Amino acid sequence: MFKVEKRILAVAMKVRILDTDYVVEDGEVRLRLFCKNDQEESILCVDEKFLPYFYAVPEDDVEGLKEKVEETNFSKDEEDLKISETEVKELKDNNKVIKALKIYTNIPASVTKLKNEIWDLPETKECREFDIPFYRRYMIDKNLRIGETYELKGKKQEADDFKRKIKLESIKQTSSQDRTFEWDTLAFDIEVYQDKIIMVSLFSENFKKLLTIEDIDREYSEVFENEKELLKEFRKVINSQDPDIITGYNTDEFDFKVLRERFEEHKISMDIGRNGERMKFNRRGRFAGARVKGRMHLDIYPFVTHVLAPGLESERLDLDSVAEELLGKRKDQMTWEEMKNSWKNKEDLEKFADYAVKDSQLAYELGEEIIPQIIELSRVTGLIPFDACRLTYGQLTENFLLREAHDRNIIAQNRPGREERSKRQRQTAYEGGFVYKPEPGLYENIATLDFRSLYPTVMVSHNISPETLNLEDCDERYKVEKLGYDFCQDRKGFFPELIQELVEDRYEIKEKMGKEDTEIDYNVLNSEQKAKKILANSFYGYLGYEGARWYSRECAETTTYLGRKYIEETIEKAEEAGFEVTYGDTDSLFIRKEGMGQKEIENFLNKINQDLPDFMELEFEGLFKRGFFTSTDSGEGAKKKYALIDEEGSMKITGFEQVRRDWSPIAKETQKKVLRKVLEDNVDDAVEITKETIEMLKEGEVPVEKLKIYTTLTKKPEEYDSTAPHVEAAKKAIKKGDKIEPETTVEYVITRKGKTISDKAKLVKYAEDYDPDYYIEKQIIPVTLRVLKVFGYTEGQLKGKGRQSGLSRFS
DNA sequence: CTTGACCGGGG
DNA sequence: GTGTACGGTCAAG
Repeated sequence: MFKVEKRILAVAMKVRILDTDYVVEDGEVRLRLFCKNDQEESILCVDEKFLPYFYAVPEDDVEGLKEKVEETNFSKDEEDLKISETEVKELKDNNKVIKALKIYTNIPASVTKLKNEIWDLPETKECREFDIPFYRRYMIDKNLRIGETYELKGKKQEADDFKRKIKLESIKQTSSQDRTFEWDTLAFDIEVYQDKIIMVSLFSENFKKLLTIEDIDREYSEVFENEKELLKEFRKVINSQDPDIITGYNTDEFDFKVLRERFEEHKISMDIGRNGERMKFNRRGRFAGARVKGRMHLDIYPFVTHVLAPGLESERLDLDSVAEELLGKRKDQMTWEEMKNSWKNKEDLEKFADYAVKDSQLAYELGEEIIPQIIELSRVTGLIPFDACRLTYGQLTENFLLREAHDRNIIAQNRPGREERSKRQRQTAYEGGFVYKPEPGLYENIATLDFRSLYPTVMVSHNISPETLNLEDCDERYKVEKLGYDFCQDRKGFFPELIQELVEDRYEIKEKMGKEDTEIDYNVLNSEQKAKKILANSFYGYLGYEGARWYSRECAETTTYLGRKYIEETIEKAEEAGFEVTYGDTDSLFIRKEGMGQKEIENFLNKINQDLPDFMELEFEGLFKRGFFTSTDSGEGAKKKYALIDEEGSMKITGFEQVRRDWSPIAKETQKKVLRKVLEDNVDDAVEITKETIEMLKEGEVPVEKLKIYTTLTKKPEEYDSTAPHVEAAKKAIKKGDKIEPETTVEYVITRKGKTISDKAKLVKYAEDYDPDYYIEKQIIPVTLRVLKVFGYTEGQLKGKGRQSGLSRFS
């Protein structure tokens, strides 16, 4: 006989998590996991059993503290602070084992208050781990990660906020991990005119739409009566498309901010969360992240600035530049002026619409490249992707450390207060990397070598870690005489252990990548190895970062000291082997020799690597046909400013002005052309190009686009204390009746009229002429002379052929 | 040389 | 939100 139950309550399923948060209901905390099951259904899973806690470290007697805490009734502002439970724990603290009292309370908000009360007790030495956000605490303690699959058991609950809701009983990782699944991703972008939203473009794998309020002849465009109707449709699209990931470029600081304003203005609520919740901003210091519950809103821009920027060539981090570098694709070229005119005059709206759609498409494609990296970084650090894409290097590292510390039964250090931070900041800087000063000039046939992950490998090789430093009790020490520090070698330190694991994992992954043939696996693995590289490289910086819990100036100082030692020794050995060293910086050196070939370089590398500690390695980076090194004003070799060219003619330029936005295009272009000519061993042509450019400037033949310099005004022009060209240019435009709001990018030109540079600065549209002298003296001469003075050229020679100055008017 | 103001991305 | 967290450049002092 079958026994049929009316309702089956118990459920078990395989899920992946995509977002977590908590709510407080009836004075009790409920941790929520937003999941998807293997049927791609959204599930809300609620854990009512996990309690917030922190630690109190006793002055001496932990049992005494326990008794005191248990018998006291704590309260703050007439609010009872409940202690749910206490427990004595043995934990590793630095190189010791201590006893600490683990104190549980009922709701997260009580932790801060209770911590203050308990820290005030005479029996308490200090409190620890009281500032870890509750959802992160949960993820750490339960060892949960986004991007992995879990087996969960629980009971089905009826709920009006979520279709499938489960009261959690247990959750554990599934024995086999499936990492080939994809998240539904939707990119969007808004266009604004006079503070109102005129277009919203949305793009995903199988969806492409432009919501707008003008009739535009495009099949993907849909027209609405007004902004309010458009916004309602935006909300509808998000909810019907129901994406796991919402992405875009600078959506925290722009799109979602504007959207919130406009939704408020029309008194409609932006409920686009999976449980019907509204979009809310999570403030974190200087920035606010737009949080959409149950989905991952991943803004690409902060991740680019915090994590990817150091590895990018481009100095500018706008969508156009980043997409060009990472995807080889650019935005449609349309200026802000053109967009405004198009909308104002209702001309070429199709072009504007195409531009808008292309923007969200580009954000989507950039997301395809970057989001896997964010997800993997989230998986490795154990943070939710929402955090992983917004936190800085130091914070990412710290969250990784918190999790790894927890796994090793290590109690976390406290974050430094204001006082401590500024004290750390005031300490005199320690010496950084070694830079070998080049002899200015042009060189043929240069090989570049570098130490693979110099600082991480130095830390592993010498067991550099805060808890191995200057121990009283230690058998074998690595002594750094010069600095007066020693590092215990008896057992592996916390930091070296983590670095070694990450580096070795990376090798393994890279090996696997060579074997795997499905594209998805390759991409996941590639993202994972990138994430591990990012982390492994972050520890040195972290140890010297004043906001770090595990701050250790001594460790950071020793790491750079040993880095210098190794590079200097290598330079010496290169010279002994008959190479000429032309340049070196921190972890790299440039060497050359008459008739030098691949083989000879390899032999040298092998010799060096034999003498290096196990974990360290000097690698071949590239062979260049020529290299150019410039000089400082005093004629000595300049550090960190050089250009290389390879056999194929591709240039690698470091440190020169040509990448920076505050130089006019004409100056940047000319410098690049001059560098190329020099690297082609054609200094005469380089000089000729300079002279020609100067002539063109004098004759007024240079178009305004090549002369404009741009900067963004972040406040109203009159609110600035200091004078700066872009501010003055804006002020003049206001006098002419222009309305210039904060946040506008001003494009200005230096004109003839006026005394100072600021006097002369005018907005492009009001500039009737330009000051050839300024562009020659302050732009062209400095950037070209930076290169050509090495060959004995002077300012006078470059200005040469003194012809009469023309009118320099824009025709 | 040190200090303080300013900017970034988006339209 | 178990909050209140950047980093680099440039002109002025």
